[in-house]
Amino acid sequence: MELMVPIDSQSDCPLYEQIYEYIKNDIRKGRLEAGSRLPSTRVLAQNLKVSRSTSQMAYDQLLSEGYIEAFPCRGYFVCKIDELLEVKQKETAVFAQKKEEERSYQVDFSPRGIDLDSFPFNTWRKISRNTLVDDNKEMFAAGDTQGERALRMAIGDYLHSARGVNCSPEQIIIGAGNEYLLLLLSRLLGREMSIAMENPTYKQAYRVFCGQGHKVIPVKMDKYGMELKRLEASRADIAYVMPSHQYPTGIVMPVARRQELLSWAYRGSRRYLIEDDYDSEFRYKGKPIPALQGMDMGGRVIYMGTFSNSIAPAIRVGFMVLPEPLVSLYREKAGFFSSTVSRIDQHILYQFITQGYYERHLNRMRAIYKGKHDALLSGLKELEPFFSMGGEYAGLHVLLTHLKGMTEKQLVEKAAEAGVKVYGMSDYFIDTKENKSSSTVLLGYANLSEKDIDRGCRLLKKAWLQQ
Amino acid sequence: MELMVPIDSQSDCPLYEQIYEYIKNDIRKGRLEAGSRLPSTRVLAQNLKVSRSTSQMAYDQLLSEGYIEAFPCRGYFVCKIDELLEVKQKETAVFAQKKEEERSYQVDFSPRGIDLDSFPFNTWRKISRNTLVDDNKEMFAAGDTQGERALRMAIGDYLHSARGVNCSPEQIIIGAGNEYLLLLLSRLLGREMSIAMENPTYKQAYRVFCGQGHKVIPVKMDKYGMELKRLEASRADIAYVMPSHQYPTGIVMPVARRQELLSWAYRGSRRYLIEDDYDSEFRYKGKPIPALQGMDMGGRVIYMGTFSNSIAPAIRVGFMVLPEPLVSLYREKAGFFSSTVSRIDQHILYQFITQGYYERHLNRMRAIYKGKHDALLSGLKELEPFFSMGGEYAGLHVLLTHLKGMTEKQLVEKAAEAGVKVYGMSDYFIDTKENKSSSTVLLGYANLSEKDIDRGCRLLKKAWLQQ
DNA sequence: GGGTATTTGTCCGTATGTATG
DNA sequence: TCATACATACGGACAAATACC
Repeated sequence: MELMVPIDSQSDCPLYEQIYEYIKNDIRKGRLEAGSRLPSTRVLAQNLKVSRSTSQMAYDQLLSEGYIEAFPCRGYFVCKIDELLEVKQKETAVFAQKKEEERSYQVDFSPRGIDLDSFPFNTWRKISRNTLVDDNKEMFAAGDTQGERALRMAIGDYLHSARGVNCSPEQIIIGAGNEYLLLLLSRLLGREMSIAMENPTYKQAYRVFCGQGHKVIPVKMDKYGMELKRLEASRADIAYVMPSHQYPTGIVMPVARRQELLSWAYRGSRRYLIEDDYDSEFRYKGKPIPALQGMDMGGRVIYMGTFSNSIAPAIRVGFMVLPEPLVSLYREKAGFFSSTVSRIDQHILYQFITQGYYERHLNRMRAIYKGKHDALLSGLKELEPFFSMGGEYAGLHVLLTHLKGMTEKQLVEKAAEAGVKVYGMSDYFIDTKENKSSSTVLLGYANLSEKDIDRGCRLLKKAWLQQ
Repeated sequence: MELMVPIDSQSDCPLYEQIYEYIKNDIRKGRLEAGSRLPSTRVLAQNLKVSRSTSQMAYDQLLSEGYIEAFPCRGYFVCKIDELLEVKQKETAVFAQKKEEERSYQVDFSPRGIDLDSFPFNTWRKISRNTLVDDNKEMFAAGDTQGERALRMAIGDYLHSARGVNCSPEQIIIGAGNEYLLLLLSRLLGREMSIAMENPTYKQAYRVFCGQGHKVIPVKMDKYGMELKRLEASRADIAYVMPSHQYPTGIVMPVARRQELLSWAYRGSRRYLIEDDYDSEFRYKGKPIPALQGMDMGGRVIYMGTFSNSIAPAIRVGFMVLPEPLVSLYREKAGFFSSTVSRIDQHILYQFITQGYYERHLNRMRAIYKGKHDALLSGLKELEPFFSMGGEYAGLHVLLTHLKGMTEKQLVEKAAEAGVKVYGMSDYFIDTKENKSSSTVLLGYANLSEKDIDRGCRLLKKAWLQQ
């Protein structure tokens, strides 16, 4: 315990008394916990640049008043004071109250959850240990601002083979999560741009753009994704799209529409497409479509990806692939930003990928999610006459739309009464006009066991069908 | 190896040929490394949703043309192709060239370096292992956006006792480095503010502010730090200051000036002080002064700190303490941002602090840096008649100003000729008028052994005194 | 796991400035 | 004017407990 006592040597008050008063207050206000050790007289004296006997006198005073105890050869320790206990209890009461507010659900179909039970802990631990074991001092020094080159190469290789992305490691920028990367990107694109977004869309990205002062224009989608006429009409320079699996609608943009998007981008010199390749790792039906980035021959696509869904949310690593013209702009405008991901973590991830664990993990998760996905679909079969289903070919959630006029709010409320949490689509609209008419809810299944999925479906049937 | 082949079933080109062409190109361009295994015909067929015989035909073609080899029961493997070696060599040549550009120095007095040899690897490794060992699935789920509460409490306790900062954990925001936190902060303060900065100053912060569209106004310092008349005249709303140890000048702002700064802040309703408590951990002379934040009774100081210097740059953890009024603004405007620091890393750091290792480490580093500091000062003693020294009471570097008219450029150049790298002060000025007249250089010593410091000093003496 | 270096409270001698008689 | 007492501040010596390798 180091102590920062503000000492005024000009003051009339003796030094030892200033120290004594400060520590006494800290103890009384609970800032110094009972039982914690104070710095030794020597250390305190050295820190505060006073004589040892000064600190000694301060301690003697505290000792005689019972604030602290002395143990020879061990140190001075703070005593328990009754009055402070009351304050502490008040604080914990506030905390308990906060937790109480949350409703308890039997089954939570959160679309954000991911299956953590299947996380390869042992592998991660092993790699982590090995990374630190060769006392690799390099690991603790400042690294590449763009991210470790080796990791960028590994990501580039993966993106190429799995997603058809074409890029060199120099185009890849690694950062702590997609939100941060969007912040960075928004600095590159210029101030106060017009950005077209699908509606509904990924709200976090919307918030980032708004907060950076950009003008966000919601663009309606048809069943193939963002409508081009509306995009053209929006007069936006930048379009943020999720072609592989639109969030939250689950729409997969077909090749034809992608080509149209690209030619839209080519028609303006300042136009860019931001491709958020959300949830592309998991699809259950239909042919895989390579990333938009791989189809782009004009350097207009910014590709964004993350390991949050495919590995774990706590692994805060995302990446973006900049087209060539933006790379030099990045160097100039944001190249000085230190990497936001710990070098050690980058190394662990690098090993995880290059040793083949990532792919194995993905394959395993695909099988697991497929199982849950099928369980959910069969569980919801009986709802068919009343609901239409959407987005069931990919990702980690499906959409249910009530066909007989029940509103989203009613659906969520009825489900909640039955102990099931489902999520309204309206949260994802960025245009307030739309969200009132919604009668669609999202059901995520990643974080649930097949058993829970079944149970949830049964409860939902009761809640929504019996009237 | 997963392969993403863009397949067009409408095309005249047979499917197997599309696959064959794609893989062939990948091999020729080196995107598929020699020796790497291709997915089996079954897996490929499943991935691409084509028949197995289609993938089989594609592979047969590649096989017959010598691009791949088949090993029964093991798989298909990419052959070595000579032409691609050339491309690879070119790439590595570019890399080598880059490194060549750097002049090789015998001694590098970098002001950014820190001593990594003394990093407690064993402890870090142990904590890291323990964090992962109890298969704590929680650790891999998404955590608190502000940072883990436990860590925030630990940081709050430390800041209070060591720096005199008064705050609750709710005021602390943890993020991946100070630059990121400044980005976040700049969103809270409003668009296009006027920010006063000391001149010279920490260039990274300057760049962040400029990039966010703020107007940065350089304010001159006297020997006590930022001059208040000039600050007042600047009409800025926000002042970014480093009172504990101004970078790079090393000026320690006395209490009187701090009070003046605070009352400046109180005189305007929108005024804020950003206190970057840079290098506050290390000081060698004079009484410690508590952080500005601890003196602030009006909620106008934003305190910023980092573990980059005190632990290791690769540990990308920084924090800021917001005054109460900004906390609610943060919740509203930036609360949705996920934490940029991995939860696991936060837990490791939490253990490191609460188990007392952080303090022990700091004490140890203080002693080590004191030794290096003294070695440098005694090594530079003979330069005294020609140079004045600055900033030698704190931090990890000192300033040398030539008194007989040698310019900074000459000093750097002469030193470089002798194999010693020193750093010109002009890099830190944000006002271009100032930096021409500089005859001051920075000498950092954190990353050097005492032996190297001695050697560097001897070389500098030769370089600068003999003429 | 065992031995050494460091840290610790305690005790003690000293120096300085001020008030008192 | 001088002697004394007291409060404050400084630093060394010692044995035991602890930390570190």
